[in-house]
Amino acid sequence: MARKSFSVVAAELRRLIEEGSFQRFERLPPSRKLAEDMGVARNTLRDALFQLEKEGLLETRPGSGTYVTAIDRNVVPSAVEEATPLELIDARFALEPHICRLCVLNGRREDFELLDSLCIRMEGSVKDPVGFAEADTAFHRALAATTRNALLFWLIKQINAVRSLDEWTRMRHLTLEEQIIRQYNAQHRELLNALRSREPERAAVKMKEHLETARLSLMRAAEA
Amino acid sequence: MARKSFSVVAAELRRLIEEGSFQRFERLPPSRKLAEDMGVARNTLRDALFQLEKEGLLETRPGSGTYVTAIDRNVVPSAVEEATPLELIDARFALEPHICRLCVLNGRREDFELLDSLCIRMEGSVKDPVGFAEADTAFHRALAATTRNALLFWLIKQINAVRSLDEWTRMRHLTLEEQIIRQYNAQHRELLNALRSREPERAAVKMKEHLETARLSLMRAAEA
DNA sequence: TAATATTGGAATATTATTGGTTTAAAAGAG
DNA sequence: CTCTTTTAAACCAATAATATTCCAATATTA
Repeated sequence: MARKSFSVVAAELRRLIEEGSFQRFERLPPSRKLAEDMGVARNTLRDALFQLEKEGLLETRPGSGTYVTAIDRNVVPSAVEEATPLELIDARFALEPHICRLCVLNGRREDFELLDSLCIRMEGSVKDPVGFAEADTAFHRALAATTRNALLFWLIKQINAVRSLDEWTRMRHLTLEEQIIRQYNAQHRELLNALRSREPERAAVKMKEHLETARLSLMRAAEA
Repeated sequence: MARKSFSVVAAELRRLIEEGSFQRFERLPPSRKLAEDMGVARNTLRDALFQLEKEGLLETRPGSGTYVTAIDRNVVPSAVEEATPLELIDARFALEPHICRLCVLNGRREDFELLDSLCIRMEGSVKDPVGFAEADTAFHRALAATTRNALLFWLIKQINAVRSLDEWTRMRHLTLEEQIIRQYNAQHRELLNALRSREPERAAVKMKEHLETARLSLMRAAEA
């Protein structure tokens, strides 16, 4: 039988962890036993463990054992596509206020003019939830673009691609009464004003208020 | 003709690689076996491998094996691959402080114990920049996992996959003097303490201070 | 608290595997 | 027939995997 190289062993272990044979925080069998079980020398096993440690899946404590630190459902899209609306809004809470700060630093006049025109479009859609939602997405996208940070823009793009966004948007449409749209519009305006007057912290605060409103209306929709 | 010439073999191999039968960084079967599988002499196979090596698809390491170096199908998003170190740190500025707030909300005892053991590992690596950097990455990853938000965890994982991270890490190694490592360790401790005493805003502030330190040392490295 | 067992870490020498090279015979093309 | 290419086999050097041993950190127990 051909000998297993350490990368093969690493792949086997990765699969075991992903499939749930070992839970998070659980201690793996001692390296001697694990090596024997996998039909490989302890050295080779250790090389494999070391690689998984570098990947952040394991943590080994000398004298104690090796523990699972994170479970990485390796099917990349699943984490993103299966995100819940609440996970999504928490991610936006993390990203967007700081994006507003960066907009103040890097925004140019033409950026603000684009944001302005999107505000106008939203303000003309108080009775058209679908049209409003489209313009709203474009607005937040334009904010990310204004940072001039390709990585942040990509991250926002990924978030917008979340599958449950459809579901979420559907929920929003249910609750997007004229009154709420007006409230959103007022918040977008305040935000844009803060950006134009170059007040990073005020812009961040306005974004947080906006996201808090969105979260509330989402939770109200979830209850109904 | 009865026998396959080496260029025919090369074409077959090229097709196999482009079709994904062999992944990037994967080791091909040993030349003896591969030759047998393709019904060809090892010499002929070697000529084929040599041609593919000239094309930049393969890399062979004597005594070790032949590895796939590049695959034409461009799977990795360029925006992520080509992010600059400064874009990267701005993205972390956006994400990580809020991640700390969520850690306070969702962290459990075992999460904090894991973070604690990573701190200990970092504190034992003041004279080992490479080991420190690895533990540091694991620490920030564990923070993301503690939020229990799969989307945020995925975002952090993507950020850690940025190619320029390598370059950045190299830069860090240049500037990771013992003194700076000690400063980072103190900041990590303060952060963990804030998490444990359930103070979200203090934790976020500590993270911002930490990132600011990182940015400063990065810019100092860029100047030099 | 102290002794003991268990765990991971590390160094060593040995064995197996792998690619690299050479040589000569066989097969095909012109 | 002659020349080139492929095949086949043997051998070398580099590397990886193994087996063994001892050490250090930690956990357990008396």
